[in-house]
Amino acid sequence: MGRPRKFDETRVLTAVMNMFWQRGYEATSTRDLAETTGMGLSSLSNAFGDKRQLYLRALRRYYETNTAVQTELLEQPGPVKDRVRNLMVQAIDIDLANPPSSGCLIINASIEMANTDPEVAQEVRRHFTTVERALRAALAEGQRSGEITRDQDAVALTHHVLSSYYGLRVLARVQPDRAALMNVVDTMLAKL
Amino acid sequence: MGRPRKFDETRVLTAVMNMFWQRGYEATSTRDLAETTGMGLSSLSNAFGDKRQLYLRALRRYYETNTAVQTELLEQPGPVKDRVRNLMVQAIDIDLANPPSSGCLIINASIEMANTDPEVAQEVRRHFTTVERALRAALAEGQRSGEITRDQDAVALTHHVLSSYYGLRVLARVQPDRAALMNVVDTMLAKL
DNA sequence: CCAGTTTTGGTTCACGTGATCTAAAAACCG
DNA sequence: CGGTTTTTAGATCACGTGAACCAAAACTGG
Repeated sequence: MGRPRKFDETRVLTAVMNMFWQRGYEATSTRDLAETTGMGLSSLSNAFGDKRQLYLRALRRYYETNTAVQTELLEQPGPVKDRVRNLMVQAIDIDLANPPSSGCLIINASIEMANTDPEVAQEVRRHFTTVERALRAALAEGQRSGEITRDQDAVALTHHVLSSYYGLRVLARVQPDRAALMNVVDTMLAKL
Repeated sequence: MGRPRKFDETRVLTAVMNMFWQRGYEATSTRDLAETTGMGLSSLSNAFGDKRQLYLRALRRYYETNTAVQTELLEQPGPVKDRVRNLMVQAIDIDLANPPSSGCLIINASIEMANTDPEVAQEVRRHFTTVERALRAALAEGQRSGEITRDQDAVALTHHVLSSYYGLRVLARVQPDRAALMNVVDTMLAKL
């Protein structure tokens, strides 16, 4: 009934997510966002709200895309160790890409904003919880089938694997040696 | 020969480091820094250079203080596993402190700036390299004494432990449960 | 005392920033 | 056509920002 929108919401949110991912919240200006989306400042603001709300939308977009991919990798059929391995290989692929990657948007957000913005903290927690749940389900399945050690319960084991996974993402920034990173993965998996 | 300085360099750099650590580079203004140090804008600038140079000085201050503590923990006499454990317990203590901690300045810097600023990247690398070296020396010692498995060489083992260590720092942000984190540490150590 | 040097304490400059405002465009309906 | 609504396209506002500028203070040496 009013003028139709000229932009595609998904495409815009993806562009916004990518820019926040690459630059972080503070170093990204609303004019940067307008430019990367090809929209005017007020159009962006009218459609999505202020800068912070755009950021929250970007985090939710990440949840729909990257978080979903991560949980899917864990939910595939097949040996659990292969699934966990796939999760980690995917992270290594991203982190060693050229041009240099910006790691994981959620980790970045947890560092930059989660301490001061409760709603960002909530989006961060949602992502982590989702991945953790998928991983725990997979590991529990592996324990039931005997593929994976029953030394500890699935919850503790999940934390253990998560710590390796997140550490891998940090390590990839300073040790961009694929063989070394893959070795970390394989060592960890061999001990499950 | 000119007017004497009124500030204590170490105290100022520590205050600057703490503020950058808490807020990140972009979200910290030069006026914030002036206020936290009790110095005027031009005094700060005349003494230390522009904002970016202050940041580099903060990273170096971190190296002299926190990085040094980390390597000392690894270089202490006594069982190697205890030393590694001490390193991780220290991290957990920091990360679970109240008010909420800002994690590790170097990890934060690697995410916020190391992709775009070569000199920051260099300071980041220096920190990581120093900790890695100390850890490798400790692990190699543990292998020689038979305390630690010889399944893999010390370099690969170092990467493995580092990935757990850095992951622990990320995990602590979203899973602030001391027992769970300690369990990750003890599980990892038990498998060395 | 004066000149020179360094530091301090403010002030100001030239932009950049997030957000607001305004008018026109693009649609629909009666 | 006029009225209404939503969106677009610019422009502008009120601050905030990093850094430069200026004068006075505090020291040394001749």
